[in-house]
Amino acid sequence: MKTTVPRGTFDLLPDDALLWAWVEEKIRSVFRAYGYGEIRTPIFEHTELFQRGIGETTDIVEKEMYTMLDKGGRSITLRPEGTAPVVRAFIEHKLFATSGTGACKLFYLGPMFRQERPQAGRFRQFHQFGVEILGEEGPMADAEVITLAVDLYKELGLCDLEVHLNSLGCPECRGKYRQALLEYLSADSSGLCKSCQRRLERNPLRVLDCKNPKCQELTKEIPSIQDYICPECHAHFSKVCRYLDEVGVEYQIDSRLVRGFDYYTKTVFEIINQDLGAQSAICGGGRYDGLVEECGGPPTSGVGFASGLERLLTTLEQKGNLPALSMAPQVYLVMLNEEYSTAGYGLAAALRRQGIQTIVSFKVKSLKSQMKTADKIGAAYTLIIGEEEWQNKKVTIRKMFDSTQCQVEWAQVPQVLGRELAEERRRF
RNA sequence: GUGGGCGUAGCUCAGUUGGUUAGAGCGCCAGGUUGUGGCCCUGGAGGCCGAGGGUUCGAAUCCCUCCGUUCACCCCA
Repeated sequence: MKTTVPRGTFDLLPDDALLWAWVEEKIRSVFRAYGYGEIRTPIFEHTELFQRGIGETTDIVEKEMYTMLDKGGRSITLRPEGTAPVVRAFIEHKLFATSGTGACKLFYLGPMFRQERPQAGRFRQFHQFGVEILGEEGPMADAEVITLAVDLYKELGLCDLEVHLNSLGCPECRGKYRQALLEYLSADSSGLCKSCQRRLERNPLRVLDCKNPKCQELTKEIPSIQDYICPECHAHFSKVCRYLDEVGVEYQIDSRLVRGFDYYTKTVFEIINQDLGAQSAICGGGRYDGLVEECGGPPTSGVGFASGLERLLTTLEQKGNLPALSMAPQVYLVMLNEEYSTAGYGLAAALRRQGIQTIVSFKVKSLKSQMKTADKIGAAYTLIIGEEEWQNKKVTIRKMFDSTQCQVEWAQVPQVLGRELAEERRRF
């Protein structure tokens, strides 16, 4: 039997799980402060949802989905991204009909699945959190999700991330630009790299953000999308910029920024950490005004972003912004004879019920050995019950930090410890 | 799916032109006189050298295949 995790997945061991829980809590509290409600959708959906939503010709749908037939012969797929499921729930529960409450603002956080070759910052089961605003077409919504992302990273101590911003225009101007791009590139496509040759047919916009230096050189003088978007899209975009200026969110307009999903319209953006390696985007998003309708709902505009939790945590670690969290208990209870283990177990339970983190030594070993364990796990206090204590109905309380200790009546232990720990909290 | 790097103790890694019983540091366990952790000292446990095949008198070392892992491409968080 294989005793390893499947490729591209990993176990979160207790120390790391503490950090994950910490960052998840931060994320949730910032989202709630902005008025977004959490939504938890299933981890799998009907396959058609993603085929329709993300686009049949995208790489995700073509080759990266975990798709299987269930026992009823239905095709289901492990969700590769979060937006389509949120849109599905929005339609299913008719959240557009909750009149008088304004736009629907939702956030999610959880695992996503894509069958790709793993590399730095890329996994087969990975975690994303993100927000969606459904039912608001104005540019303030675009600005809000970008500001929200930036504020969230700031809250976590990340200030030097780059925001890249662009507009793809509405389907009309996008189509015109696509045509212009095709004409420009088809004139002399021989110098482009192999993958760009392919892109030219499937998704010409993608040629713009090819990393190959030769392609970059060849497309240097390429027409900018900014010159092709209609006055309405242009006005929308400049309003987004003005909102961001107003709240001091710095950004760079990157007319080469194109995103992979078919559903994006108008505003698109990415937030980059340059030190992350090849997968530098920790956040990506934009507007998707046609998606709800495409999925069978009423015409509803939408805008949102998704951010990768693994990449965020890597960034936080790089910048030294992770807190020092530990599983160290407040109390470690040591007993020197099996005889008092029942009573000792009761004492530990009493401490725990009082909210004092307590670990009991399961085995009776030498005092020295048990003290070593107490030290190793970082207990603040060690309680010792030995022959002498047992005879006198007392317990020794040893403070590990300064090696001071005292003996206390059995019944007094919870209060004494409670007082000590409260005092310590006050001091630090 | 394609290409490169790497697989030796729980972890990080040495291991010479192929040559006896494969090492170190850290960690772990037990001791250093009666019931006290950290520092120090002593001892101990722990390895199908990723797997399989081949070359050779002899392979951790050379060759092949597979597996795993990692980085990159494609694409994305």
